[in-house]
Amino acid sequence: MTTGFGKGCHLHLIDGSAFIFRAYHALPPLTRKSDGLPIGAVSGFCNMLQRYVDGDHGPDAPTHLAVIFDKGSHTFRNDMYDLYKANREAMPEDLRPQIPLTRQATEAFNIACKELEGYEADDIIATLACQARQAGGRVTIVSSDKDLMQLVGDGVEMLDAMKNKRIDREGVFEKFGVYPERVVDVQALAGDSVDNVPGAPGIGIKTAALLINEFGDLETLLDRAEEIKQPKRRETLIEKRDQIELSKRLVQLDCETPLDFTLDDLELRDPDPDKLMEFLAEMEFRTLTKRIADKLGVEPPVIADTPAPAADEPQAEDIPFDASKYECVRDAATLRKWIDQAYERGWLAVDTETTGLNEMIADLVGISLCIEPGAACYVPLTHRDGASDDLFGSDALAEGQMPLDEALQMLKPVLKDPSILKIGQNMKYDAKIFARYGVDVTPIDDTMLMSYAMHAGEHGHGMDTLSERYLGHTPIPIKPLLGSGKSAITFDKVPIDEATAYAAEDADITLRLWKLFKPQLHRAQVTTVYETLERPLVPVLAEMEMHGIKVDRDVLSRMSNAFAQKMAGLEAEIHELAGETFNVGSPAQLGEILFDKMSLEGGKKGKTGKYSTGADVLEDLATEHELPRRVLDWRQLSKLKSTYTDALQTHINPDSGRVHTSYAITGANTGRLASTDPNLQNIPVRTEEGRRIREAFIAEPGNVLVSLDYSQIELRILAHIADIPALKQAFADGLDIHAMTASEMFDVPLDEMTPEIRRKAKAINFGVIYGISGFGLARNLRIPRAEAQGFIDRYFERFPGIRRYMDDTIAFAKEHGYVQTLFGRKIHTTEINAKGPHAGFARRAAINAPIQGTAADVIRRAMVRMPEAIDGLPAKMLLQVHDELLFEVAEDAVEKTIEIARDVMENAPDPAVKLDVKLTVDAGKGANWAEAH
DNA sequence: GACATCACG
DNA sequence: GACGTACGTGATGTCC
Repeated sequence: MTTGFGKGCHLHLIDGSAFIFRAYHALPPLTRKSDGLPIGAVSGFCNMLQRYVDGDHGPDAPTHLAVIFDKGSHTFRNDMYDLYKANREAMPEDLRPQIPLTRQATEAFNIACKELEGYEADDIIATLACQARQAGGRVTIVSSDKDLMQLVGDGVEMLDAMKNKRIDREGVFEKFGVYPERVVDVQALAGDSVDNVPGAPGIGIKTAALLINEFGDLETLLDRAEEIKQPKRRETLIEKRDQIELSKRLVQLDCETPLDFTLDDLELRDPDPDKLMEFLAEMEFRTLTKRIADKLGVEPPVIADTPAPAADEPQAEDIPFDASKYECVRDAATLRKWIDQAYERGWLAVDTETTGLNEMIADLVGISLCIEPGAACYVPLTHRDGASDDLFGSDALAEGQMPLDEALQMLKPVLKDPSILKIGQNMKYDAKIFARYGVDVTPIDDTMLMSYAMHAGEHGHGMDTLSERYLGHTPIPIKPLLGSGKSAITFDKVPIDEATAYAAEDADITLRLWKLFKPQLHRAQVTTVYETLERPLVPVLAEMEMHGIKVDRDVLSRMSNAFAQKMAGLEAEIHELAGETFNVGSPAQLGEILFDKMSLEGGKKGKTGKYSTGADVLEDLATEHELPRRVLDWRQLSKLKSTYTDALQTHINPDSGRVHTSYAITGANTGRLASTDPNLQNIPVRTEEGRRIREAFIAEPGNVLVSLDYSQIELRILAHIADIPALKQAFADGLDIHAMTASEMFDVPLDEMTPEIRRKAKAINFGVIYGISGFGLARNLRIPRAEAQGFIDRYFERFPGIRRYMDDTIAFAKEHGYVQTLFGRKIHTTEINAKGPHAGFARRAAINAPIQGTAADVIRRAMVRMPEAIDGLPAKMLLQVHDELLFEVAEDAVEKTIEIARDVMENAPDPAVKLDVKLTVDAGKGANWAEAH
């Protein structure tokens, strides 16, 4: 007979949710072999439980133990404040089914497993901790959740199991600046963005602690708020009193939750080997089952090594592709039949055929649909009659097509019906085409983006690649249908029967890919990435691209003329200096002139046997000779003219007078966008002459361009990911980060910093992001390699976290074949285990990818939220340049737009990721892009 | 179509 | 000890 919980007893309370989330994020996406059930978090959870129970806790060993879970999402706090935890992101879809399994796991280990409807786990923990304390026992709360810190003291401590660090009263004081009994007061003032506790605006933990320590407690502070000297603070406290008091009630844990068990029920129990083995075997945890069986001295059960059985539906590849089965839809009744099938299923694969690749110009020619593998059709709409070749007949509509308007009127309701999922491959293209005909397409799924979320870095995501790779089928090529070169025709000239075979197949392939990919997203644990970072970007980018940016043709045209004149002058001088005429634009001819004819030093032949005449080579030669300098100047002008001032003019849309770029969502492996036709992400800015091209990018009368860009976002992310305290502090203090690095590296006080020393530090900071090498840094800084290596060694010495980050990242990549961003984006590193020079590239790319990719994720999140945030304002988001967003805004709404857009950008990681470093955004405005930037 | 070059973050 | 090396893109012109 037990004597009951009391003195000498030690209750350990594990925060179940914390264990689950840590397990989920720490482990690769494991699935149960027999049926593909996601199981990674359960596996991690079991390992953590087992390690905890078996761990050596010394004098803190538990006599009583329980794992406490949350139950349901609605608690009594929601009744007080309906926005409580309202901005929490939905649970990842592959985690949801694992939650009940973690309860089962806890019970299988014979550990008490407790939860209570309407209460958070924290309240149960609070109640138990109070009871245990009153009974004279000790308590260890296994969690690092700061909301629980109010419970610490008088025999209650917290344990951060990850860091194996115990937190006592002093630990709480370190975190909050007050002792546990005043923690809720500080929290009430500071609020909590994660849980959406409002608090007092503008007051953080530091200020809150200061105030509480001055006045003793929250009530006194609020009663005597008039005495506060700072006017803003004083007013906030007086005006927001209700909100602050509500916040206190929200963070105050309930010590009197109605529990239907007692402390004695939590007494530590040995597991029942049979039950535990049964559970572990059912989960198919081979290693863990064996390890625990050994420990318990029992025979491990046999876990069958069966592959996943075939899905109940026939596999996509079981149904052969057969073009003769595709239907050509020529009348409303037939189209209706297909639409009805979409309503039966709830989905519809869609593909458009048009007269060209430019969505702003191309006209709709036909639409293909697919419902199930093999069941696809093509609706020809504006095919031209190629049969009669006379001058007038060739433009006539071909026979046997539905009127375009009629077909669109029938399809319009389906395409915008929220209950019908529209499936496409590169849906941004089709959505833009449809938008020009007044048809919205939503909601969507996109197989290209699904592939990107799962396989970035492994292969491309075009339909041909995906079809061959995942369906084992080579699609009908478009080339023979359209021809090439001068005799190429547009799709409207393709005979309808051939068009049907081609177009319907595309929809068929898309649907088959979707059926294959959809369940795989969960298994690869990229559902959240796909649903928050890829798919929602489609309408946002489509909108930006269709809106375009106004470009002043005359400005460009005048610059082109000026450049042509200058180039002609330079060309004459170059020929004069060379003693002969040659094509200055030919690196091969220039190389021969420089290194053979003039016999200059430093001629190095590349792998194609030609001299290298890159800017760095010419720059070196320019100190001694005139010709290379002239060539450099000529090249700069040539570049500006051909790529920018000439080419941009051809991209001005005659209807809109604006330039409409196209963003490739899957263009860069890291998550960055890529801009094409034209590329508006590389408009010159670094030289004065080039920057003037930005003067041609203008706003409509009455509007201005507004540019907002993240300041040093990659270095901030590096500071967070690699956990570099000095770097974090420097950002927190708002220091010049390169100067600070220089000061740290070269022992130069900040007030004695020279531009030259700072420049070196800047190069090193960037080098780190790029996966630094002594050689690369030496070349960049034009210093001896040994010296560069010395810098790097010193950098690692001063910031040891960097080395650790690099080593850990490479090790992770080698083990898993990919690296991840903070938001879960995976970037595959296929060459990481290769031999030879490939490996070096792969390693540097692996180091860079999480940093560049996280920054890309951040701005993607900002972009996705932006339209709603600026809704109602006379402001449009026009362009994205990696860390910059450019807006066109009515003059009188500039300040408001900046305020809102900056807020969205700076808080873009919330609530998914809490960065240790604040993100800051610089803003500019002006009549043109040169002024705004 | 490959290659070299150079524009951007 | 030698090998090659900063990360991520797109557009243009030359030359085969």
